[in-house]
Amino acid sequence: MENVEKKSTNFIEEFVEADLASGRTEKVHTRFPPEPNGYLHIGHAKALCIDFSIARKYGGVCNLRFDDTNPTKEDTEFVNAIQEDIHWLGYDWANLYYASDFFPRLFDIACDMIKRGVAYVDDQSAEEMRLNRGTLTTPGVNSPYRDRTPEENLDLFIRMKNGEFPDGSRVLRAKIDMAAPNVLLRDPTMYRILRHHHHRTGDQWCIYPMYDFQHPIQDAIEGISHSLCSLEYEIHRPIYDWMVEQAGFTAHPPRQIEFARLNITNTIMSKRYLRRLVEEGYVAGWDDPRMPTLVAMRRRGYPAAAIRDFIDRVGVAKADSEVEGALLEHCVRESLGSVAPRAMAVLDPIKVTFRNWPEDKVDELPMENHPDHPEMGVRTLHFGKTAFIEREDFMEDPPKKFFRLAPGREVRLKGAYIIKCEDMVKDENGQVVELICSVDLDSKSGCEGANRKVKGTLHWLSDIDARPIEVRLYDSILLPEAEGVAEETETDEGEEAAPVAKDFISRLNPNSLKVISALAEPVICDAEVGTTFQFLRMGYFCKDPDSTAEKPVYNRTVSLKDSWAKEQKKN
RNA sequence: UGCCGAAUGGUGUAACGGUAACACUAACGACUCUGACUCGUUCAUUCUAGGUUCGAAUCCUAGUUCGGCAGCCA
Repeated sequence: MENVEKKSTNFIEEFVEADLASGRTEKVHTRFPPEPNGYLHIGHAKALCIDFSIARKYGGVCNLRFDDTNPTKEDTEFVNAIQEDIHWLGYDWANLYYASDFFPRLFDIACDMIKRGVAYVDDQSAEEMRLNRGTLTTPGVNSPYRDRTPEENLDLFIRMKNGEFPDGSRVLRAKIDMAAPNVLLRDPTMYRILRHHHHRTGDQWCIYPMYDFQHPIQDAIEGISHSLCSLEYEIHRPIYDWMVEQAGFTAHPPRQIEFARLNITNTIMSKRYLRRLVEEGYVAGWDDPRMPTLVAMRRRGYPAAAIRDFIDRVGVAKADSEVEGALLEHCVRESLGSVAPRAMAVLDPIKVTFRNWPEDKVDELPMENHPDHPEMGVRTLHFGKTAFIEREDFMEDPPKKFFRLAPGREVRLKGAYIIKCEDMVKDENGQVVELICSVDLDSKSGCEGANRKVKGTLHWLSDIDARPIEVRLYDSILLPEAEGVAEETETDEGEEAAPVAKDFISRLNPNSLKVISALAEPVICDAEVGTTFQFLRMGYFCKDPDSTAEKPVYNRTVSLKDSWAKEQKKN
């Protein structure tokens, strides 16, 4: 059998295959339906990848549709950003639609439903409606306006549309069942009166359709075969099916399938919370590299392929779950590992002087750009009388398994020579400020004498090549739950729970951003914005748009795995 | 106390009645001019209790636990 799928089919694909087999579905047609009221985050990426990949897998297509039915929250800024993010992730839509394009059609369908007696205009206030809806355990009661004639309803609805009534004074409701055990079925609202400038239709409309009416019907209009969404819409499915049927789309009705949304440890994806981080200045903006938004991840240097791979590995299921952030980091490292050129930067430099190196002698050393890809070529670095190494690569009094530099010990400087620490210079506080080393002149990389083994190899930079850069080191923006402030205290029954975001603010990691001055070699400084390097032994770093010619800025995309650091933590 | 869902290792998914697989994490070891990469090894009787069956993670029954639902948000 050719074309054997490596991954097993998930439960959504099983539905799709069954629908294809039964003839319910002729052609697979999905849609990604964001509301343009914020930036896309990694959670959206899951939905998006599923929508597009299912369509692709079964030879169908996927639409992008903006569910812009609530003008109070939406903006063109988000419409544009969302399109950019989707393209960046590597997807393209078959059709671009806006719910607002369909307002006239939706209105007509609502009128039809009124005429057929399955929708009515309700004059109750929001408060009255709430009261009459009943509770989770008690049935609701019918609205006094529920039995208006279709003629009266139609007249009222048209007048609603024409702006004869004030905001909130009336709604159009579906006539389903006020005693339904599923409270959402107790005559859901289809239209509300709302005077607010819409980013696309301007002030043309003063009534706007609700999700429960608009979404299923628009799916049907677009010819969507499978409407994939997250678990919280599960209880809406009866309404979904009801609407599709009442609107007369009975030939090949779309099927709504729900899956669990993505959760990642120490990562909050709620828009309310993200907006708070931005608006209250906890981060620099939606694209602050600490944010879980796609713009932020892009800026931080996460490759789109890594995100796609991550989503793929996370899988699809109906059970709520929380994925470890380590998996995302693994995907990022894996995708960067074979393609990112290597270069050297010293983040916390300490000066090294080579005692036996001739004052004016400068060696030109070829340095490989990638150990596994010789075709990526070499660049030249210089080796002279003084250099810098990482401060943490030297210890005056090293513990047992430390095989870096220490008094009397030898290490290799990557691509250069083996050096030995002979002495050190301290300041008045006893801090080591300079190391005096000797160079084994026969140990130059590639030479005969280079064959002897030393335990450690360090990255380094000669004072000739070292140039200043700014480096931004990121850590999780949220502390692990255990380290955060205690859970909210128990409140008496009936009290409102504290707003979600409040608790998360107390878990903010004060050290999520560390800005440091570092030294880097010229290729790093001269690279274009967006270029990613592996700073040898330090991690992957991506050049930030904040860079200037004088001051390159690099974001640490992700660190390298570090078994030495782990070793130390144990002690 | 209503309705709708979901429960498989530390984490996420798989196994579609035939004896628990893959990935991440972790631990240990090998290799290494990146303590990276790579390569080995190790880590679960599938929420509980009954039942059906030659055989159950899969089917049935009863529990338990967790999540969602009472916007004129999506």
